[in-house]
Amino acid sequence: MNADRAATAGKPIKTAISREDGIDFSIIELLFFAYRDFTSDPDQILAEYDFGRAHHRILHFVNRRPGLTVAELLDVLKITKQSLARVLKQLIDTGHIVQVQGPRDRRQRELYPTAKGRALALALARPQSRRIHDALQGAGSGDRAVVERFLKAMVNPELRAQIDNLPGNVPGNVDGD
Amino acid sequence: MNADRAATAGKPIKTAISREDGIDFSIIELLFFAYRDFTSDPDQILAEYDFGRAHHRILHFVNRRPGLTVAELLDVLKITKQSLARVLKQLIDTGHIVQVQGPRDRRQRELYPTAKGRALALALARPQSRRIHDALQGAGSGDRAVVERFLKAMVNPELRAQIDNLPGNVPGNVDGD
DNA sequence: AATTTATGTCAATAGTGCTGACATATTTTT
DNA sequence: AAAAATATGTCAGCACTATTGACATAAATT
Repeated sequence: MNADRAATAGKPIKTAISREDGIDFSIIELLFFAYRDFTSDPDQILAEYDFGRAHHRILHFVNRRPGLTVAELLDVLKITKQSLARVLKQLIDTGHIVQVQGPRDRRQRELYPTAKGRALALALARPQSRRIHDALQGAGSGDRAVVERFLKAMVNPELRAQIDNLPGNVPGNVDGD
Repeated sequence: MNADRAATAGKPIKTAISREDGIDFSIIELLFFAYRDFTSDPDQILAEYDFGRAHHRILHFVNRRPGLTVAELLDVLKITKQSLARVLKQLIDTGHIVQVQGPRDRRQRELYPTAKGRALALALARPQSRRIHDALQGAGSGDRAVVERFLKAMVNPELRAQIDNLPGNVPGNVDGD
């Protein structure tokens, strides 16, 4: 029975995985830790409103692209309309976001932030921006561009155009041509 | 009633948030998009095993620090033991991880990957590493270090020591002193 | 008039996390 | 030796985010 269990379970490997197969564990781990702490700042504020990360993302993009339609929002977030529905409804009910009937196509619902929604979006972004600012303190002059270029290159190519459509983002070239 | 709704809801703001209050929206968004796509690669593989992201993280750190105890794993992941329990149990039941009674303290359970668990950890890391590699293609010689330094600086200071304890990570100094 | 599109909604399910409570074995303290 | 603390496990219930599938409505397009 002891032998049985050993046979099913397999023997323990005692050596650490490190750079076998040339795998870049340091950046993999750093992305995990960095992103976790990066999102922890707004999470604390959101908890006060009984909101979650999904509310943050919706609020963010509605503020970044006021008037975007439900379909456009779904496309940016890459979630289903059922996932969006509950969260968006809460944001509308609490007066953070308002819907306006599309002027051309009256089936569409354009989404706009209210003053309240704008204020919350800013409050959520502030600690994140501060963390980024602090992380870039003491970095060289070109380092910010290096980081931006790296992050953008990490995004699936077909989605990079979407990023350029956001205000204040210069359509920088990642491929280096 | 129409006026009522307007009063409750607030007026739509039509201007995009951009750099009010000096907020760094581009890097905030890039982190969101980059991390989402970065995690999508392993997610597809995990789905074949009916595993999720939690399995990946556990598997990853058990492979990176074979023999770590349950308490140490909880500390790295910053989750509760109840959250860990279900997922860890599945990984043990499927023969990816084995538990060994602690040699000094017999209350402890040292966690080790099996050959199966090692193989899966590598399979999951491979596409992520490739994505990172591709993103760094054409970057300058010092750019990799810049990215690493930035990501590490994004992590809460009290957790940076933990990162240095992982194999193959040189305890680089982020504060620049 | 028929079809497609944009949106909304109901129902069921999955994955991951949480808190609280309690149990067991083992080590440390008194 | 007895009491307290520690490491782990487990049960129960809950929350949030996401999914798929099905169906409904209004408006635009064919």
